Amino acid sequence: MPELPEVETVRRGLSRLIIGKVVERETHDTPKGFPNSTSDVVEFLLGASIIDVRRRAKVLMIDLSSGYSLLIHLKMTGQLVFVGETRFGAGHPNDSLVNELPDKSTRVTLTFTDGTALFFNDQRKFGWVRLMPTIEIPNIDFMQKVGPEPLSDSFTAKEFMQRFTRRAKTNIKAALLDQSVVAGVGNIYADESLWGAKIHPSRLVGTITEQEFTTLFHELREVMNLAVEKGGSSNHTYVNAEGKKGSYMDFARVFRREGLPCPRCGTTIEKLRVAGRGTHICPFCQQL
DNA sequence: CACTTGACCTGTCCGC
DNA sequence: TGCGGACAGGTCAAGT
Repeated sequence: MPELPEVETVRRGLSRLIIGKVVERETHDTPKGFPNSTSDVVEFLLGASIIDVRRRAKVLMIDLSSGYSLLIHLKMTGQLVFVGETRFGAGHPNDSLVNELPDKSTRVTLTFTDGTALFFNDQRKFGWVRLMPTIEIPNIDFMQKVGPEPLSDSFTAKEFMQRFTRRAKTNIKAALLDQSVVAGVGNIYADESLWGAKIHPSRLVGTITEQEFTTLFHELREVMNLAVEKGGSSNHTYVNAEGKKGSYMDFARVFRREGLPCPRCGTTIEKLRVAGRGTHICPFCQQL
């Protein structure tokens, strides 16, 4: 799925495209993707207008005038694509990137009163959308447990390091991917930031020095800031709210670059398995 | 509690 | 061209 930079890119796009729109209709395929009752949909979604689009970690929140919000997790292959009237215009520049929607991966469709629509597409069906009172969002398990936003101005290297003490006996990659340690890190930016800090992903947290944590903190923020600036990373499924791909992968240093030279020392990049995930390293820069 | 592994799904790619 | 297996940007619920 989209990691923090991709979800943030979607949030920014939606913020520009859907705030002020009024929901006219909602359809979904199975209850798994949208578990709310029809009566809740009628009462709190239909006829409500969108007043804000927020993000916490990898979760999007679309706030409605009814006092309810849509919480959305894209997981591995979720997309939120807005389709305006121009979408199907002949020769429209996005026509080649997003085909006519809905398609077979569409799980939820929101239609607005002006005829535009928002599609939640999700090839692997891991993602979800649910409706809940806005005021209750901070009380849900996830919000209680999730770690700090890594790009927040108030987040410090010291706090970053302290968050890991609980996970001293696992490897640094598993700990980075743990959303309760730090929010929003996923497979791409874990590999990219560990390469930046010259830390092998299998190193146990307890063996990482204060200096290494400080470097990792700065590398993680740098790589995520760059990714947000580039509109995120795209594999074949990720697109932003306008159906466009992000360009961070053009700047990736190790992720999916096995067999290519390390941009720092020229050693061939290797792919291994750490924390059950495909993991990319420079075997010279990142030693155990 | 912390840690690891398999499960959840569909689609694609790679080797035989 | 077909088929099996591995794998894909993420969590969860189980097990130890």
